Amino acid sequence: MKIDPHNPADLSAQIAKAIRDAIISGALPVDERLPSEAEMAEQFDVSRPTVREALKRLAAQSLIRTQRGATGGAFVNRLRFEDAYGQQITTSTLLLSMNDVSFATACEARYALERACAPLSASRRSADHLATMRAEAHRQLQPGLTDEAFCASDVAFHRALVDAAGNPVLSYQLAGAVEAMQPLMNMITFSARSREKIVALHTSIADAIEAQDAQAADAHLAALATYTQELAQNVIAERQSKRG
Amino acid sequence: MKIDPHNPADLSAQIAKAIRDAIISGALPVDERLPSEAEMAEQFDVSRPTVREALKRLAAQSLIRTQRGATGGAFVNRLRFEDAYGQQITTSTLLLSMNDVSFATACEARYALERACAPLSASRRSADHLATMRAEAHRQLQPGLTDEAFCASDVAFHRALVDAAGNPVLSYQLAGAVEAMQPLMNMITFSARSREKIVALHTSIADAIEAQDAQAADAHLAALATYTQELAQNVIAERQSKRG
DNA sequence: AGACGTTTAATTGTCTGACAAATGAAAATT
DNA sequence: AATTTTCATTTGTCAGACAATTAAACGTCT
Repeated sequence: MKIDPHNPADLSAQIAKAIRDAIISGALPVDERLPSEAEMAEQFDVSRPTVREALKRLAAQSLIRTQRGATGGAFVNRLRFEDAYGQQITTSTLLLSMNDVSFATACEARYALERACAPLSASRRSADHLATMRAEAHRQLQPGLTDEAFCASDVAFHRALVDAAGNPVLSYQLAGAVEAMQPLMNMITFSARSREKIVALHTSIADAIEAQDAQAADAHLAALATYTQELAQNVIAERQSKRG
Repeated sequence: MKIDPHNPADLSAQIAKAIRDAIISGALPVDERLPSEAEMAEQFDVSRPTVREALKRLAAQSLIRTQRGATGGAFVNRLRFEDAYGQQITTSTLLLSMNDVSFATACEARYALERACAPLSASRRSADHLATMRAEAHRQLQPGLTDEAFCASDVAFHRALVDAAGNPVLSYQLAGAVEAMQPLMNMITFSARSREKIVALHTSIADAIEAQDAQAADAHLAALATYTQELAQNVIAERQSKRG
């Protein structure tokens, strides 16, 4: 674990990289305690604040956790799926908002991935996931629901669909795609009729998953993808006509 | 942008969160310059090192970039897909290695997602992506190739397949799933015959993509998924018989 | 001897003040 | 007008200090 002593800038980044590489390579196993900040400062021949900046970088990625006290220190953190969800969602959301990704592109990605999950969800769905899907579909019919709450429920429905596949890797990868769509979906105003149609499709999807009918689930998801795209296009068309 | 002054611990985490929320909400647009470290220290009523630790946390997530000099400072960074790839791959790799994710689970996720891409890749593939796929398939036939190099080429082939879909959101989401599989694939020893079979499937996939035959591409991908699982199971079975 | 409070040492979290390095803008010079 | 020099601003780094936390070691009392 060495750093370049000739480049006196970005020392904390170099130190962070050295430690990160050691973690990725397995040289530092989970729950291993790193040397104390003072020791590392001596090892790398830098000051303690510089070491601390490096540690904070790693903490931001959940690669380490710190504990105060006599037996405290920095420990290699077991990165859990739940911890990674948040980062994944944050990153995905910012990627979409900062790169002018079109609704069509994001929507296409999301439904392509969800349709990949559907067959697995159909074969493995638990009562729990089905109940969540039903509950969210029911919530979406409540008349007083704001558009934002409707979107949030939509996300919850689709996450339950994804989670029903029982594959944590899939759930993790799709968390970003599904949740990052929410800000984009929030731009759409849902009429009572469009809500009805969406909920009908949601119900059909839940029915298909319950019946373990992968083909039907895929077909309804495809229909939902098409309808969502239509809604978005109408919104865009309306805005353009207002401008013109 | 406020922090809790009553909790004197984790100040840098609180400050980082406040700034991160401001970025996500759009209150701080891309390329906006944050106040200088000294100013923020005064604003949040903390010392400069504490502010710096907060900024390093954000820098680790590529949310800001810093620049020295008179007109320097910390700027909200436009998060690019290329920047996010690296983080996504690191996180995915660690998730798999630290959570004892089985080869079967990871493999299932990867091929499910790739099959979701295949129809889009078939309809949109460019000459460039096709050339990459062909080149990698060809490389995989070289006799002197180490198992590691074979796996690396495999990853390159599949990334080209995914990128051919022309959807950056999909490419980003799948980068993690595809690349994180590499350490797991590296545990497999590929015989000459198994390599031949894999390359044959790769070639079939490339042919199907070139012919814009989504159904054929899907079928060959499914076959590849099955065969990869078989290979892994053989390795596992061999190890268990050695133990027993 | 054992249970319970006390001290103590180690470690992270934070603060203060300082200097070096980079960098663009302003001022001075040619 | 062009070029060089100076300068102010800002980040990067360092040194030393103290507060807060924590578990282990130690003492004390029953």
